[in-house]
Amino acid sequence: MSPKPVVTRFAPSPTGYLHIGGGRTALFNWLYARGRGGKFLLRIEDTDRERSTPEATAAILKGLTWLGLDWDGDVVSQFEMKDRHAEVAREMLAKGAAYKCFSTQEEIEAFREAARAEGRSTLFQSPWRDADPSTHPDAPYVIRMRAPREGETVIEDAVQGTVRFGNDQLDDMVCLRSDGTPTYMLAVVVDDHDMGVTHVIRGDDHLNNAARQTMVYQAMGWDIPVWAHIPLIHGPDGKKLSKRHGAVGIEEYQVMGYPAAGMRNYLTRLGWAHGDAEFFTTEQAKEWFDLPGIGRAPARLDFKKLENLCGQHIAAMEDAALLHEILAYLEAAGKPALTDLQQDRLGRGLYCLKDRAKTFPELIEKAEFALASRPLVADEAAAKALDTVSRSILSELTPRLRGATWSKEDLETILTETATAHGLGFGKLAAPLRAALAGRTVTPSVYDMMLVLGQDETIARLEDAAA
RNA sequence: GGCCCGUUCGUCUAUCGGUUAGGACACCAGGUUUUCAACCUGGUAAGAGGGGUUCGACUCCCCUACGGGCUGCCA
Repeated sequence: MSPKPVVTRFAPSPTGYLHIGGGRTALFNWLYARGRGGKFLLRIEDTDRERSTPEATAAILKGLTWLGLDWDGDVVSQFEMKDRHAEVAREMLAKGAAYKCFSTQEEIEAFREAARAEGRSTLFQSPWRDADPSTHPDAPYVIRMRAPREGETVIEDAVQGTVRFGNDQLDDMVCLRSDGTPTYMLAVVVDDHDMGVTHVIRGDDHLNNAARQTMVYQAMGWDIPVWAHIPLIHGPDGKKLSKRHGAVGIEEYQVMGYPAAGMRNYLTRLGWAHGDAEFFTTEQAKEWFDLPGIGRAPARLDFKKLENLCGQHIAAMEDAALLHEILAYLEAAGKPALTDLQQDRLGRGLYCLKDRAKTFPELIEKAEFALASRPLVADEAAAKALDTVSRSILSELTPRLRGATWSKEDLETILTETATAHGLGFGKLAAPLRAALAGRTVTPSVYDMMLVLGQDETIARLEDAAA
């Protein structure tokens, strides 16, 4: 048992939608905390006032909510903590762990130009690092970290292992901008410390940053959290995620009709493994999820596998929860709301629909029989099944159906006898029946449709088709 | 350029010095069938390349190649 309770956080910057990679990072943090009775916090990294928007924040919250990731406490705005950040910067100044740098952007740029030209390191070396305060001009300045120039900074990463950085590779990063606002490098450390974050699980694009941030922890004498830098997700082509493939906002996946449980399962499994476990519940994921199980290589998105898992989750869901999520999907996708009758029929029909669909649109397509109202308009393929001969068989069928008890056994008897009487295989009879009942060729079994529709509606539809 | 990370079937991965390198998705063939989905049986398919270390390397070390990241008063 760990002495400290686990506290993780997800800290997106509100400069765009929450894409699938961010969603997975959030999910990993959530699973880790929730599986250990810890806390999962949410902090919006909005210190970049130029690029941060409230719309992006709203989209992120919406995406997390859809994914089913709940956070503890209020959402923290990093920007609102700016006074605290400045306070820490001044404290570092007082300790000699930081210094005022009066170099202008132009001077820094010139330094880099020259360094590049001479083939030296372009890491900026401020002339103010060791300047006597009495020489300080009355001009804007930034506060820079006084980073050690010798030795190395070592980070122990739960995913990447021990990673060493020569301190000559790390520059004196800016902690406080000349306008007094904090930079990300300072703000993350201060906030993570203040919020009591024990485990930092984030994209490995931050691996290098961890070394810099370690210096701040050390300067302030704070405990360093457990680092876990996870590989990024790539598109199906192995390239960085782009708009073309998968980099859309995570809520787009709801619009595409993937159930959240399937999404969680897939995302958890992407880059993490628990032996041969492929299909599992969120409860199991919470129980099993750990840091050593995370892989070190970037993983590609595979929609086929996503669909496969989603299909399994749809089949495994309770009818009530499934119906609820389907209704939410319809709304998110901008489809018309269902009437009470449609909801009722869909709900009662789920038992025979949910094991034949991988996504909600697919399920809805197969649920046409339950959603449509008379008179049905058969689609092209279905219309072909309703030829003259077939229609006459249907009209011959209805009187028998009127006398049926409407048990599955009874219906089976009637239909197989009818088929046999005409020297037909059951399939030959099922096709026009299916067309009459659903107006489609892709549906649940004809028996199930009859059961869901009930005797009156079934007979009415058959009469419509036979007419 | 410098620094850092990565590389097992098409894809996600298991393996944590000794396995006929396993599973899942996808794919192919056959079976079943009331359309779809599913299901059953079988099959194709992998350790980037080169050096070491070792009785023995996918596993450890080095080099190369190829990907990726960082190198901002962005996060």
